Amino acid sequence: MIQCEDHGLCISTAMEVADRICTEKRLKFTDLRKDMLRMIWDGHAPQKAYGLLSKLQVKNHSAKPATVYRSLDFLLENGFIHKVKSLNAFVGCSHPSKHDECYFLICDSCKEISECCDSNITSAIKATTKRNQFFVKNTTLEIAGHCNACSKRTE
Amino acid sequence: MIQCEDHGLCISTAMEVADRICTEKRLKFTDLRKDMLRMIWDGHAPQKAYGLLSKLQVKNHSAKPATVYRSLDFLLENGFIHKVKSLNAFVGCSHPSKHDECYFLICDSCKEISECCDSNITSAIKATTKRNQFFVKNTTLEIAGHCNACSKRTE
DNA sequence: GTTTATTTGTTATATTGTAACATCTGGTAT
DNA sequence: ATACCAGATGTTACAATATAACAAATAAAC
Ligand SMILES: [Zn+2]
Ligand SMILES: [Zn+2]
Ligand SMILES: [Zn+2]
Ligand SMILES: [Zn+2]
Repeated sequence: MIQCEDHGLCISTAMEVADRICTEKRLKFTDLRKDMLRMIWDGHAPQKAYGLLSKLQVKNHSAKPATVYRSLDFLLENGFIHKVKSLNAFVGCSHPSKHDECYFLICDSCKEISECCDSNITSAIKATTKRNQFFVKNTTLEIAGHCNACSKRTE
Repeated sequence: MIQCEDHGLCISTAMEVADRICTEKRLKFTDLRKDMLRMIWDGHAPQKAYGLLSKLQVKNHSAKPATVYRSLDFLLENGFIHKVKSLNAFVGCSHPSKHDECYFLICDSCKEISECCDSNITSAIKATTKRNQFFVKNTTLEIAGHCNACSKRTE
């Protein structure tokens, strides 16, 4: 699944956006948090917490689960990453501060995740919740299957 | 959130439907599996695996995590229950064999879950996945918030 | 009745996530 | 400057969720 032409650009953009938002919101974008965000942006596949811990421990021998989960909490709270609930894993957000919620396409084969935020889905969900008189706080939409590239590959 | 007028009826219907499907499909609806399904249908709130284990151990002193997870696997595979991924919990399916996927409304306050399967949402998702040339295997849609009853209560 | 497949029992362990308290660090007020 | 404070990180311990592997029991098929 070709997600990007130049993944170095994905990473640097994500880092810059996060840096800018942290400056604006007077948040501390510490080295640890930067390292975590960069590691999560290693690719477009979701990263697992204990995998991130292992990578982190290469640089930072004293890293512990709490180290990782606290950084993840920070990154989640500020919208720099998302938690993929069906995988218990974490993925970078392509456009933090643009919206709270993301819809995901998750390729079971190449593991890559892409966002598929779409206003038609949003309005269909809104209509349903309104009909049910339900007040939405948070929506999780995770669509698993095969991306185009992978489905061609297996044919 | 009033989900049902007579929850005894929810339970007995769910048990009968499961029983019928098992007969049709030549599946073994053992006592353990019946107990598990009944426990999951204790209410309309999701049940956690280790909570079910505790309840199970009252009757079956030798029950272990594997006991529970194997039964859950059976019930999931055959569509009698769903896993709520955002909660790591399990909820009974109101209409097994009608569809593979369910959309859920999850009240953070009273914890009750209702299904909100809706063809408009389905077609909006289908349009998006088609546009992305993505081949869907499984869709997770979990909408958290407050049900009407609970949101009135807190006003 | 013996074989076979499925289910359940049992033990052990892997994976994911938090709680609680100590220490450090960088900014604020006196 | 220095005492203070808040936020971040270190550290230890543990809770919660889930699976692997193999043995024993049970039910189905022959
Ligand atoms: Zn990229
Ligand atoms: Zn793929
Ligand atoms: Zn009911
Ligand atoms: Zn409610």
